[in-house]
Amino acid sequence: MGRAPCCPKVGLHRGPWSFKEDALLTRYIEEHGEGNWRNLPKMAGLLRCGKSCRLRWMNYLRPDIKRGNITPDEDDLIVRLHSLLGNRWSLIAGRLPGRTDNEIKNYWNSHLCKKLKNRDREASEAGRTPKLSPIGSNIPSIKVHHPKAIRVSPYSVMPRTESLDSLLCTSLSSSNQINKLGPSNINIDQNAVGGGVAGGFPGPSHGNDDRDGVFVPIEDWDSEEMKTLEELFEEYEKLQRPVEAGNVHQMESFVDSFLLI
DNA sequence: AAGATTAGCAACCGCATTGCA
DNA sequence: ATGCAATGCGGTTGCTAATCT
Repeated sequence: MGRAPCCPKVGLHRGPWSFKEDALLTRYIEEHGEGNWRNLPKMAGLLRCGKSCRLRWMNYLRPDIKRGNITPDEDDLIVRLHSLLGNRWSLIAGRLPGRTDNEIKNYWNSHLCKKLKNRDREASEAGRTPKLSPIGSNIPSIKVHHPKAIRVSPYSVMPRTESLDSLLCTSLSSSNQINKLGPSNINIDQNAVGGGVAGGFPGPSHGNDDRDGVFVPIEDWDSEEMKTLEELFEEYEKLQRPVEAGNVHQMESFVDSFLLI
């Protein structure tokens, strides 16, 4: 016996959304807000599965969404975050305002993956080991890890710091989590996070696989790993500030840091 | 010009997690 | 404490357009 489907699919539309369906969904959500996805299609007059409505709204119709034209900076950040976080697309997307996990995942699979493979290949042909080591920082060459996908709360996986807070605000601003928690309530109990389901993080260098329920509590994180992540966010934050004359070189170094050393 | 192949991306699916009764 | 519905996530599929042969 398999799991029951999220809804009876009989008689429901599938495949690409029409302009009319988009309009119906947008209008309904503008009037009634997000949520109650299961009943939403019925209420909005849509012959779609609730899940499908949610996906459409989250990935394409939401007003705060940027689409296409991923900038070199965003591109760089995706590569760096991916090497630190693995395939945690929603976490990565949370650091890129206006971008969705689906877009980043697709972008990674179609562009970046290929780009990095080519780089690896070129490097091995040249007899060198590829490294992702930002110039001007002491970040060691980054280990790529591919943990099994797990659901993590963005506000519970990393210790709180000032720069992290600002990033959290960005990542939560478009979700209803911010409403539930309130920005001032986002606080992490360093002593408590280790025991909860999402309170730890499959450690990058600890044979990560959550199937045994083995999580590495944050307090057990390698301090270098923690520092690396923090430094990366700070570095990106700096780059997000208006590029002043003197900043141009910094920006170039950031980009250059992806070139093989 | 036509068929084959590849690239890009929207959408679907199954499972995990959360929240509530 | 438990069960269930709702929601969120990442992996995968499948369609379309672009490019190649």
